[in-house]
Amino acid sequence: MRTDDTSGRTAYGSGRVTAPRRLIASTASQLNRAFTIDELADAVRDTDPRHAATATVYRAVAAMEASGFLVRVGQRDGATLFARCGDSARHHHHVVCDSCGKIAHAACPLPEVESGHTAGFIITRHEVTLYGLCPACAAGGGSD
Amino acid sequence: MRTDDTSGRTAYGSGRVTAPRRLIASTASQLNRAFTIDELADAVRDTDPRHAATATVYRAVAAMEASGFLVRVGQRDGATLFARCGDSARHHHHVVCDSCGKIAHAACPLPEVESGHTAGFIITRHEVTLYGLCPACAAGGGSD
DNA sequence: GTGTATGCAAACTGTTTGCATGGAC
DNA sequence: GTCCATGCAAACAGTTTGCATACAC
Repeated sequence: MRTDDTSGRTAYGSGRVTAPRRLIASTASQLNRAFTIDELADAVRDTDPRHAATATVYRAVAAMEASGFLVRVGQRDGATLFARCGDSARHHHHVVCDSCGKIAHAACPLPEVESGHTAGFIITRHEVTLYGLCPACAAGGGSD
Repeated sequence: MRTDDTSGRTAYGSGRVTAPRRLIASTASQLNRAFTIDELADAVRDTDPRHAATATVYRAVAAMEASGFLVRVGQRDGATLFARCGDSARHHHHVVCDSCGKIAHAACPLPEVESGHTAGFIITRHEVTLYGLCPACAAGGGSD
């Protein structure tokens, strides 16, 4: 299936599409799992060592997050985990495989609490992240 | 009500109880809200400027988290938010007031997902944090 | 031609660690 | 007396920013 427009239009919205940005967006899509910025930068340099300084990747990721192309799905060792998520219209969360980084959608478990009340508090936002093992890693013993 | 043993025994479990640690635990309890380590360190130095170097506070907080005296309840500007939570026996989460930092318990909204399955994944752990406004801040317009 | 993205390096922030000293037990 | 906690400062990792140059539009 081909659900990602890696030309850059989808990834960066109204921002400019440059060679490094195209490569970064394409790499992020092809990773097909949750990744840290550092991992993404490594993968990009794997394709083209001349491109994508760390700062550029950070800025590109920020732009892609702003456009909804990427979402942050959790943390790992203090670093933010991002992932490509095509379904930005429907509110949901993500499950991250601790072993291979694969992600899946998870319905929001806060049907009534969402934008509602808890202990008298007015809830304005919430963060839900699930971690575990994907079917493949659960069956295979954890290796990728 | 006096629910906190600030002598240090409860806070540090089997660890040693020193003057700085006692002060740190006592201050953490008295804050009565979510705080970053930096805020806690400031509050401690407010009482005794000679005690509690940053590293000491970090180590004391780590010890108190290990003993269950403190729990991490979220993040703020990249820093970890901690809070005193006396109910470590029952699994639950917390609501943090974005305005004054006050916290309240929140029931875990993952009754079936918890230690269960989602999209074929085996869920091993989850993080849920709610942010909003406490009753006082919601009524008073947001000031503490 | 204008303005934004790049790349490099320095700066920043939250957090951790090494080491010699002091104090809890 | 032994071992852990302290304090200071340096080290560290992730992330952000300043600035001159290159390129998308």
